[in-house]
Amino acid sequence: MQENSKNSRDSLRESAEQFAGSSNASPIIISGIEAAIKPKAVRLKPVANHSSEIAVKCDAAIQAASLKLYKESIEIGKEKSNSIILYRPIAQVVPSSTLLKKLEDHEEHNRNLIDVQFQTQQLNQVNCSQPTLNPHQSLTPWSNTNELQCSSNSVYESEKTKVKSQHATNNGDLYSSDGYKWRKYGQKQVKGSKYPRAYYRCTHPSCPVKKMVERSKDGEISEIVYRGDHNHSMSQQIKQTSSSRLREQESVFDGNGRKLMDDLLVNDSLLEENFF
DNA sequence: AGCCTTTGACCAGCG
DNA sequence: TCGCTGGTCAAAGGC
Repeated sequence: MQENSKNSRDSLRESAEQFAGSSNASPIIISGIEAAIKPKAVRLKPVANHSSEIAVKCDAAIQAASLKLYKESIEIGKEKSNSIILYRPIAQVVPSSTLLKKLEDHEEHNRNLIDVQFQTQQLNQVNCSQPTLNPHQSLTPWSNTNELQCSSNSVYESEKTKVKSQHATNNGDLYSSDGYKWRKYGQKQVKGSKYPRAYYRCTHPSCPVKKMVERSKDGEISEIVYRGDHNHSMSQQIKQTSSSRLREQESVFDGNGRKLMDDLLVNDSLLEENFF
């Protein structure tokens, strides 16, 4: 079990290093806060509203910055940082506002370089950071992160998932936002974490999925980590509950579970597309 | 009776 | 080898 987790981490790390190593992007250092993003999220497309040349230039800068940040995520734990980086190299989500600010700062710096290469008039017409503000474009990992956090507090990875939500309202108990039923099997105060971490496993027989939830004193979830994939549907799980609890669970499920699950499914596809 | 949470103990990995 | 740490187990008690 723990070995599986370790293997997952190792494989992710290998993939990340391979990806980073294959990149020809020159390192770009963003002053101040450093953040980390999964590499696949930096697959960027040219922006329709901009000239293709400008768009490519901007995307290349974003991609290079993303790669730089992701490489640094690999080094997490080896170096000290005063940023809000999550101290795990699996999936790291940084508040979109921070990232947007970073991007703007970076673009400000980059704009000076572009000035040398492009006509000043062109630069006055193009704001490189603008694409990240368009909610309909999945141009950057930051925009995706923003979407994910807005739509749901749960984000899946195939092997292991990490969610960082600063103001989650759904709890991690019996029927959480994902609609599955969980049983708590442990709790521990983890070093480096403000709040105790609770360990849950899916109550469905033979379902290997577990999740870890860190919750603040006021009950708000500060972090959720999913591990594994459900080998059953939610409906199957509902059917398996006892009749006495079924009524209670169905009421919860009918109330918010469906909506939240729909959001989750959207997030699943988003992550598969952008992170892996 | 069945299922849940709580919580201290235990185990394995790692430096 | 040893201590630290994260993850899990399992007994006890509650609903």
